[in-house]
Amino acid sequence: MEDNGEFLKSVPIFSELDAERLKQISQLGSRKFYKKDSTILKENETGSALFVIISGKVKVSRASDDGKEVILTILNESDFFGEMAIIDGLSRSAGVIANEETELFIIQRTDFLNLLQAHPEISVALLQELTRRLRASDLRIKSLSLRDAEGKVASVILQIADDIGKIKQGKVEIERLPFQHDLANMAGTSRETISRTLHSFVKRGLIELEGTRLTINNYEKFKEYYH
Amino acid sequence: MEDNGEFLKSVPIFSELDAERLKQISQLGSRKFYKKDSTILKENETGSALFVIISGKVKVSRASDDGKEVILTILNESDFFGEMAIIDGLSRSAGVIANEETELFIIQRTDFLNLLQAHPEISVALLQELTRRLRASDLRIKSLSLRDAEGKVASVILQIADDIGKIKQGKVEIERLPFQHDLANMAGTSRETISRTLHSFVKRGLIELEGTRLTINNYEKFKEYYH
DNA sequence: TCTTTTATTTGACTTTAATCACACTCAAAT
DNA sequence: ATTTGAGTGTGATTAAAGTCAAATAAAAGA
Repeated sequence: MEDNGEFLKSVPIFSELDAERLKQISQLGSRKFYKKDSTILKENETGSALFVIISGKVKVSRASDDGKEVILTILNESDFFGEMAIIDGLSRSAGVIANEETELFIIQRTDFLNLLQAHPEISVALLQELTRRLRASDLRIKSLSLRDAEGKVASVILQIADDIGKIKQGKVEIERLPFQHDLANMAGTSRETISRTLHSFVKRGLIELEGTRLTINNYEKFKEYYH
Repeated sequence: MEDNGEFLKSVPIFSELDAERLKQISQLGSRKFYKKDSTILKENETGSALFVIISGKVKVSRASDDGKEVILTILNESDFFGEMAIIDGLSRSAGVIANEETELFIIQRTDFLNLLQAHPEISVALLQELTRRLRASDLRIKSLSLRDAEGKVASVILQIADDIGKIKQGKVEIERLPFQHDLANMAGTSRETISRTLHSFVKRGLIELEGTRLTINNYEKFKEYYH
């Protein structure tokens, strides 16, 4: 494949760089495919690299001893992960699994650190991204602490809508809603509660559900109630 | 007061700089006192500056419409806050209140951004600190999602112990435990549950309580069980 | 296509922790 | 020294959501 690093352009931390630079970077790392459900990173593992999602989707989660898991986030095309271990050298605080067939661009720690040195604008963009994630975490902590099950489910729906929702005639559509099992692990509730709550939302006309597509009928209203 | 910027030395993001530099920085900002319970920053406010705690203690929290609050964190001497609004220019995602008489060092956005430019090592240290906070947030999200009330209380105790606990003959002492009301807002439970759970820990010999001092009898064991 | 597995729905029951109500303790203020 | 009020302790009740179980639906494999 003629690799001009085009795919890096849409990655926030690299977006400021010119085409020439992107091409160089793309030659600095490697590409790798992961099958659906395969493990990309294990929790507590050491070693570090930065991973950029070229295509596909991954699930970042932490497991507890008794087998339960929390999904910290689901990342999509152009998102990246692995930066924390690079920055602080500690072991991975979460596991990463391919949620579907996924292609990653992988750049090793030292190479990435060199990049940071050479291009301070990457540092700035990285600070912005970490800040964005911290704000999201704060919101999540608030939701988990203060809201009842219904509120938590709504928060998760809104978060997913912000990530991958598409606006269609005033409504917001989530094409492929994650499994209820995963929604439960994102909301911190049980799978059954997800089912019941979604149907209650449908009954109240707040959302529509057909197969794997969820539509928020009045996004602003929904947000107002539940964010 | 002859201000040599000595207090900045123990602030992680400035610790790499030499005495001369610190002195300069200290003259770049101003100092301000806040009385106990006074508001330092309001949620949703705009405007930005970086705040360093010279002495005292502040409570960073978010409130919901119905009057409940989550305490995101309690910050102590040498901690700083306000960096998120500086980095992304968005409004404050949390409110900050002085938990006791507190003295702050305040440096304005543009001055801080200039500093970042001039001293890339500050950027790196800032990345490290944000990473540290993200890891802490992840842990908290896990605790809130997966643990029962007892586990949440234990997590909060451990977090406080990590922040301000002192090791004394193998035990870990928290001199001034926050009010139960605040612990509840940190753990995402009710005040009564905090009371009951702490006493259950005492009964089981895991901790000791005398007035405002809490001692974890076997820190490693406690951590193993509950982290 | 038919079968098997995986995901969802729904009801009944159980458990957990929130809420309510009030007593108690201790320190500060008058 | 007494009053006041904030913080804490504890039982009784209630509400919310987890768990269990079984039926249905949908998707994937043979």
